[in-house]
Amino acid sequence: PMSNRRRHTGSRANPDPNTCLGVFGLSLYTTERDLKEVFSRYGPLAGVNVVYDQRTGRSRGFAFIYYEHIDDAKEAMERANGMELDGRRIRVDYSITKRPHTPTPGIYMGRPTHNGGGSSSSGGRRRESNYDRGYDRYDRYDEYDYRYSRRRSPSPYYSRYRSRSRSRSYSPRRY
DNA sequence: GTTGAGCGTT
Repeated sequence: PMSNRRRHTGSRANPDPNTCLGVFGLSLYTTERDLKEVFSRYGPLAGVNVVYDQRTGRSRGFAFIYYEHIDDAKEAMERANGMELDGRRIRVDYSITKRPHTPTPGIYMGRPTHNGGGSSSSGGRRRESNYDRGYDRYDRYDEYDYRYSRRRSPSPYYSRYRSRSRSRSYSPRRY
């Protein structure tokens, strides 16, 4: 029947309209404050996240903009896409992923059971950040996350394999 | 002020 026919949901190339925008091609020097200034022109923001490299702490050159209203997101996406920011042409699109990660999904969110907190439930205090409202239904782990996170191959090119086969063959070095 | 394809777990 139709019910399990999968609705044509956004692809990577064509994400569905959404209150979260991904901004790519940023200058490394564009800050969240800069983005806030620019993107709040189209409507109230719920948040801005520049993605930083965990090691170097530098921007990875892309960010996510959260709008309160999807209409503002639409407008921002149309008007800000291709605009120049800090000398770089930025690409703005609806985000594929909705949030960095779900903190401990599917675990008990109530009070700690040790200490006789007693009441088993309902006290489950949920986090109330800007990003938490209304995004829970997007919490499925998309395929993308896995694809990008599990790629850890021990780069064959610098292994002893190569150096061995290298050293066995004499080097023709012509001058 | 790295030159830049890309969708995030501070």
